[in-house]
Amino acid sequence: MDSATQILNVAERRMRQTGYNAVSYRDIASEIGIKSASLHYHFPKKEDLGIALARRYSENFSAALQVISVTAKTPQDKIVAFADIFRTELKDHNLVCLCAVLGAEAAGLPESVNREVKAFFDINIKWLTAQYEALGSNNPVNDAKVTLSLLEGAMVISAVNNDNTIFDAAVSSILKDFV
Amino acid sequence: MDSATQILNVAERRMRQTGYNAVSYRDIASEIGIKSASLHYHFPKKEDLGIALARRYSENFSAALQVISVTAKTPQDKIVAFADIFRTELKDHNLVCLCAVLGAEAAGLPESVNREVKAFFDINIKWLTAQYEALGSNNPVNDAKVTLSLLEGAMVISAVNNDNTIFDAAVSSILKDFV
DNA sequence: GTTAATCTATCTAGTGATAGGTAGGTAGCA
DNA sequence: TGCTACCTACCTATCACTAGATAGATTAAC
Repeated sequence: MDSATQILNVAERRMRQTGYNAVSYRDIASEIGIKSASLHYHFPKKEDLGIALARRYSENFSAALQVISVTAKTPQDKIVAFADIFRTELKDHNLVCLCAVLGAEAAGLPESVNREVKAFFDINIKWLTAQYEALGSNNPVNDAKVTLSLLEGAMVISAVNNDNTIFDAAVSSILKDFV
Repeated sequence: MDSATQILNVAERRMRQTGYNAVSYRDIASEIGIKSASLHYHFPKKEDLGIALARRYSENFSAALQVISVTAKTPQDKIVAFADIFRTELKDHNLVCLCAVLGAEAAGLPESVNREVKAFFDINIKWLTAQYEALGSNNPVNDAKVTLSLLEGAMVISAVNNDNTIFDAAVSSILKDFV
């Protein structure tokens, strides 16, 4: 595998577990089996790595949303499929959304990284808004904000407690609103 | 003011902005006007500071919940008052719940700190469960988990975007369920 | 086809800054 | 006298980051 991709993979997993500041170039490099100086060849500054990480995460997410838009039929199905993206990684690897973690540290991160995090939330709120519009919601933007907040918060609390019933409760509450 | 209290105040504010790892003894000390070595007199290890911080936060929160239990009349009012605790600090100082921030970094924190964070979530879920029970909910525990997740997530997204309409959307959604 | 030049991805070695933490001393107060 | 709350001075480890070298692959020139 491409070195840059390996670096991004390791860095993403570690940041989603411990946050931006707890992740060091040395740790990433040693896990991959190269020297930390080599990381700087691919991502000169940590800020560059942070930007690349958040951007790739957004792009992958957008791609998944496009797939859902095609594969899932009803808006309800699409929203459930949306929640399932988070659910899978939470259940399988106890991983929280990268942007929830970076968002929690926002005031200590480079503004350039924060811009990418904001963009991620924007994309998701827009996509969810479209689904709630299709559902005939009175206030689709509000509903989108609520759904995203709920899932992001539930991931954090679930991960801390290693108890996915909190995330499941969040999903069940979203489903309930469809009835 | 008591030095230990000053330290806790500064550390709490900083950690709620930037996370555990971005906060240093030197920064806290220089803001207060003492030397970093003096911080170690009060909190020998950073872990001790983290524990004290999360514990104090929980205790203050519990005290506020007890006040609400007396002052607010209906369960609805109590849940709204609960949300208002978060809302005030978010609006006035763009501060996110300490335990949401620490929770996002959980895998990189001492287990002793994580225990306090878990305890905070437990306390809040229990208190909210009691309110939803009083409201005659079919699944009060689920409702409690949902409300807490929603508020915690909304705080993070609101703080990143410096846009409280996300938190307001969360509160409006909680109110809606009372109708 | 061979040679020369260039590019890629890594390395060793080291920088200055900062991290958490410690030892030992001291001024003021009970 | 002993305790509290601070100090100076320092330690070791680690941080992000840089300079300069090198091996190997690729490209261009003849």
